[in-house]
Amino acid sequence: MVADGTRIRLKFRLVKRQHKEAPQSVVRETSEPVSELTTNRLSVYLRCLNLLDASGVRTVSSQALAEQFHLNAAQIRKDLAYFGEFGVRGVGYYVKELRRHLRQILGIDRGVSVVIMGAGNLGLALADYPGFRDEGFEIVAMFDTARDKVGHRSRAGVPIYDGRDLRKIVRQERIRIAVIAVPAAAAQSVVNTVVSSGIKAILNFSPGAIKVPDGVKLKSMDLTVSLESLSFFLAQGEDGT
Amino acid sequence: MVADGTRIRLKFRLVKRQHKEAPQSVVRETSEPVSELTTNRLSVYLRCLNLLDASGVRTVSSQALAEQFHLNAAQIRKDLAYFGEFGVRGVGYYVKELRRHLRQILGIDRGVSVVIMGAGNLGLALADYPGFRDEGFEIVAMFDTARDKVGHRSRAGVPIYDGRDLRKIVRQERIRIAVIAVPAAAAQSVVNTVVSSGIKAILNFSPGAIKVPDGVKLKSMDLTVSLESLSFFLAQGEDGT
DNA sequence: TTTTGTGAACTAGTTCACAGCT
DNA sequence: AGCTGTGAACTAGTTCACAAAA
Repeated sequence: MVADGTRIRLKFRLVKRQHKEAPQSVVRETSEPVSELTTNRLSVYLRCLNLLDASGVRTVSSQALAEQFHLNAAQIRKDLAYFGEFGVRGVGYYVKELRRHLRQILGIDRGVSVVIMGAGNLGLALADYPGFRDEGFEIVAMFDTARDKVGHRSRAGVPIYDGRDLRKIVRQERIRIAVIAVPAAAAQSVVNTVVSSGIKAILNFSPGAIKVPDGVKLKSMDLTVSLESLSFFLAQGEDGT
Repeated sequence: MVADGTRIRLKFRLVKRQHKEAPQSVVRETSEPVSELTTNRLSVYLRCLNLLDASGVRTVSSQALAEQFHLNAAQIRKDLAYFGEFGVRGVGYYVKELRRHLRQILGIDRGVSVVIMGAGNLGLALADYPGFRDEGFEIVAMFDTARDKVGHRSRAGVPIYDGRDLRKIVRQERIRIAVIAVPAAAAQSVVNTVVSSGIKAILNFSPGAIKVPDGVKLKSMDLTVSLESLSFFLAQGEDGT
């Protein structure tokens, strides 16, 4: 299940950065492969920078960042260097500037519209999860098939529509990402509907194998796999290691 | 954040398996490192076997398993071979038997008791998530500090206790795993409490860097990181790739 | 001097390919 | 003949270590 392994070839179209005396940092032309491990870390770095920015820190070296958040300094530098020369030798990185760059690279600088499929416990919880809106995601709508749910809203006000309205809303609201929070049995068919509505990125919370066509990115968070992984750890520790 | 990289050295204490004429498969003595990628896959294999078993399939080859669920046959064999010689050459694996072995390896063959910290939207949703109980996990209790929540139950009946009762319940109910579903700001301090109550495995849903002492396994599911990773994928596809 | 950006070295993880068992 | 278990080959990912920039 989930063989994934998607790789992205980057088209560097980063804007030329202006230094004081405008020595203009290199604009990359090369296509480079970026692994998902790297993009996940970019997201982590962004969270670190948010924290630093909030506490008034202006510049930070890869070393300092690594120590404070338990990362590896060389890896931070390498990850960032894929996307441009954001640092200043002898100084480090300007927090605000790097933060801005990361938001742009991650594509969240202009807001991303999201829908949630399934207005059950999990769907409703995700709809009102405050962390999303904070980072530039907007949960625009939820979809369900249950009559008694359609027409209502989540506590925070996310409206619940009939699944048949998906296509329309996706087009109207320029939805970019769908979150799958339906029972396992319905998951594949809901994913199919989502894909056919034109959505290209899916965050899946249902367990098991989901297939998507090429060009569609599926990311699965399998809660059972996670718990079982922890259970394995405990089972190993048990007999006197 | 989350430098993780925990590795487990296995103590093989697998029972000798009985063949027809009892040629007794090798009992491993070697300590081998097993990565989390491997344990995650074991969990995936288990789910596949559940499906096969439910549809009455008796034996399956690594090849067949790989094709049906989009995995790699050699990897399945290698993953399983870490833990013993479960296959029969010329035949494949006996579904029920392998399923039983995997459940034992993952430590879920006798049920695992779990608590959830935080009875907010997410905590309540996780408490009633049906996938957990199906696989041998029991959500025994939730903990919260809000007066109006303590004393109540989730819809499915999981009781909500005051955070101060954690230690007592962990001991009484032999809790093995804690799930963290509290706001980001409270996460580290709740994790500290959980650790001091003797829990050794934690599934964390709050964003950001959480520290745990050695010997405690922390697994984080960062929802924002996942969405941002999808957003990155979209941002790359955008400009004419 | 400090710190980046990066080739080179290393480590981890995956896949191949085949000897050997049933 | 069919399929496992596994060393060897390969690929991906991380960390080191240092030249070059500020």
